Amino acid sequence: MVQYNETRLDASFAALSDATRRGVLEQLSRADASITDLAGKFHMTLTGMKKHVGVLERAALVTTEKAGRVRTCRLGMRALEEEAAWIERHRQLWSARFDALDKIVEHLKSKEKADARRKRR
Amino acid sequence: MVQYNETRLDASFAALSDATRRGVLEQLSRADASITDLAGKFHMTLTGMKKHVGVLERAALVTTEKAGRVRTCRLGMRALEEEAAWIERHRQLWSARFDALDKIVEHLKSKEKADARRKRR
DNA sequence: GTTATACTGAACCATGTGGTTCAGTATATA
DNA sequence: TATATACTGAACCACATGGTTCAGTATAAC
Repeated sequence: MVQYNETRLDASFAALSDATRRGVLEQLSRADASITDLAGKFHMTLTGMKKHVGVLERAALVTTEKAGRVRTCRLGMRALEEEAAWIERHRQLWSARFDALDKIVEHLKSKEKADARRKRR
Repeated sequence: MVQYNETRLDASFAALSDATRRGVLEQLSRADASITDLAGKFHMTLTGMKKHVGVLERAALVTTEKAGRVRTCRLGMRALEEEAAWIERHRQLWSARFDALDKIVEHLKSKEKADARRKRR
């Protein structure tokens, strides 16, 4: 049985629910960046960007390290795996359900046809 | 180029960031349910559950229909597809990045060995 | 027609979010 | 040593969230 860390899922889906943060992840997938870099790219104050990075960090999607006065942000290892697993599992439940529905519809249709045939006789 | 509906992603990741709501989706993947059913199963007032269902509905993860006095909730069609696509794409960017890193490390390692060999001579 | 059921909406509460400004501290650079 | 850079933290703002209670309305059951 698959077991999820519910609080981590909470944190990471919440982190992904903001377009700026998704942009930051995209950016970091190209290259590491400082807070200043990111703040510039997303037209935001340093403080504002620091908060976003904090959210991503708490969700373990990003790690940071400070060297001298600059804090470098990079993607977290193993990121998005649990999230992808959750979504994939539920996509499967989803489609199983819709397949079942299809079968019922199919069944009703064929019964309908049979009834029509019976009536014609 | 893949194009995402950013505001829908916002809404659906936010909807997924709550364990109760993820539970509701799981429940609905087994069978349709009324607000009362769900409220009972998650030990919550009707009003509270109504709000959660509202969030899921606004994210188009769930649809509802009222017949008489009971509102039946069911999974939305096409749900989670865009979300899965976003996550998968970024998992790929992620691993591409880590692969690149691996190559660099590999390169450094082989250079180290070469240096060591040169020194020994 | 009365009563029970199922939902709905408004209002409230504490806490979190996305952003800001302002006033720092720490580290480079000239 | 003086100055510029890079970040940090506190405090504030308006608004959203996750929950409640209370007072309704609409529909079903007796």
